[in-house]
Amino acid sequence: MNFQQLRSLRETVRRGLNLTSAAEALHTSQPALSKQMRELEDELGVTLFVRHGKKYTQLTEAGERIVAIAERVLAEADNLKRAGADHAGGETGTLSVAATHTQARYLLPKLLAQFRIEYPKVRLSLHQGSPEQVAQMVAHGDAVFGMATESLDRHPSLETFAAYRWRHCLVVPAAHALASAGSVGLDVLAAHPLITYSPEFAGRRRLDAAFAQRGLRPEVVLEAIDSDVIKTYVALGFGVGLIAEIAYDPARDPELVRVGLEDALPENVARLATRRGVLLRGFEQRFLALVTGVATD
Amino acid sequence: MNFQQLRSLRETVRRGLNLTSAAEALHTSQPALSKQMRELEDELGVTLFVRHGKKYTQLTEAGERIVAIAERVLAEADNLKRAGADHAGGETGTLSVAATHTQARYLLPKLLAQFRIEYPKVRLSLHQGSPEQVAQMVAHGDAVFGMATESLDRHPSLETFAAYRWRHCLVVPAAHALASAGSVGLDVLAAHPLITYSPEFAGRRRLDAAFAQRGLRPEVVLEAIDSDVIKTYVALGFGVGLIAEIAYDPARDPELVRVGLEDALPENVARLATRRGVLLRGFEQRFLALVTGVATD
DNA sequence: TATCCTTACGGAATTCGTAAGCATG
DNA sequence: CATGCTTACGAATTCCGTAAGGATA
Repeated sequence: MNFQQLRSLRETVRRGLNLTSAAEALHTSQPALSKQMRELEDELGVTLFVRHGKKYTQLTEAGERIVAIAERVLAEADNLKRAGADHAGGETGTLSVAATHTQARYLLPKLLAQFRIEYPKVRLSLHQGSPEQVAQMVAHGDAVFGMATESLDRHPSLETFAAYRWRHCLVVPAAHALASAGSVGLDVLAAHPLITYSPEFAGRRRLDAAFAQRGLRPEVVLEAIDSDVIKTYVALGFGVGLIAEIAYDPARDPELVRVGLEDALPENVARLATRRGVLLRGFEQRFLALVTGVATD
Repeated sequence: MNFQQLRSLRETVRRGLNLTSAAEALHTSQPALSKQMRELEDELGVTLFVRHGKKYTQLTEAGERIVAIAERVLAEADNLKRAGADHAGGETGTLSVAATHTQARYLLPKLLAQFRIEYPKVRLSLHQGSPEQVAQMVAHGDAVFGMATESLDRHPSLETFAAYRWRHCLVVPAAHALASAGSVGLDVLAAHPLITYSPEFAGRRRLDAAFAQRGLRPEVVLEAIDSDVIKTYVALGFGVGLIAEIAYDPARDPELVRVGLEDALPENVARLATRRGVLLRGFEQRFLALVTGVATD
């Protein structure tokens, strides 16, 4: 048994039991993988895959169990490398963060600026995606940290920390009828075409729930994953926007006006996630402390 | 990085950083180990050992950390094999138990007899040693289960379960002056030469404490690790014996008489231990249930 | 001088990629 | 017949054991 076999097994499972695809991902040949899987089965004395003809159709019960343990072996092996790197070059390396657009664009810059002062030699790697993709990236070890408002705490393999609390805010074009209103209720808002986040993003579900609770069914004319896109279309007059507070800046967004809301929209919590059991290097611990607002020293 | 390197590292540490000794234990050559350690250091980018000249004198700080993780990698790798074996031959394999003499001789027989009825094809491997050795064997993975009254719950890497509670009892030769006494106090007992377990065994510490609490200092003329040895010398008239209740059987020990004690001796708890995180095969879970008296089904 | 780690080198075993075979839908 | 796993085989790599070297107490 060796690590390569376990990596191959893991990748094969991740690729839906497609050896050819897994072989590509691992930069090796497909017959090599085929042999490794067979040898692993021989060594463990267990059939890992249900085969229909020569295709792998699903994992056997034993296979499911083995894969789960193999993941742990590989995770700990990764920790070995991380521990080595931490001692070898204490303050060098790469901080790898996966985040949704809003986090990457509005929250992370000031945190990363601070981080950069403390660790100028650490390179930053920022992966962007949907909350679900962020969760996957962290769970797979493609990123050490994940940041999003959604999805993260639904993954049992992730450990999450509250990063900051935020609410949605209403923005309208400067020339809009609502621009001069001191504040509006949700019922008034529901009468206007709405532009906000896609359902899987940034607390959208809670937003819908808040309207539904009052029996309102706003017309969402445009959904986007990206606060900047939303603001652009709001400015163009497509509708009124509901975006994360942090994404509105009067100075940067002169064509938009923020309007107060009479009914409080539900609070959202952006969370930082790591994979359970992952060993955090020194600078990674510091980043976690920065994001969660906890002092390290 | 491969498993062999990690096994070599673990064994080197266990052997007090003596490569030559570790090489023997692993049935390989010493230069092979030397190379593996150096290559592991190269790959992790870290010095694992403090070297004085060419000898390894201690682990570096990084080394300590790496070794701890390597142990986890190897433990999970072992779980892989165990999971495989469990599915491959569900009710075959080896039940590996380390125990002190008293457990092996008096408690385990009836449990193993029951176990054997349920799993006739499982082979039994019984390792005997001092409580400390039992703990080591389990911690090192040389045995899956450990059973003893002492030591086990002082090891953080072990998980322990109460197996049964017992007290010491007093046995004397049939012709002894105390043989006809209905029961005796500790003060009377302390006036006689005593034969009992060695300090590291079978609740001996609590026994001493019980005497000390009453200001008594009995003369222990013979210490043994083994109830049968104690009984033999008691029968020969060397002194009176304090042994585990379970080790006295009037039918088997006709030359001995059990005498009641007026003062209750402290209760001891024999514990069953497994290494934390170890995957228990089906029959091992059943054994655990048998020993702890919990039903499985 | 005895112990113990390191280096060097030749042979054995493992691993990989290419090419060809074969089963399913 | 397109996709996808298996088998076969030669080449490259890796790994190991023996032998010799060097450092410490």
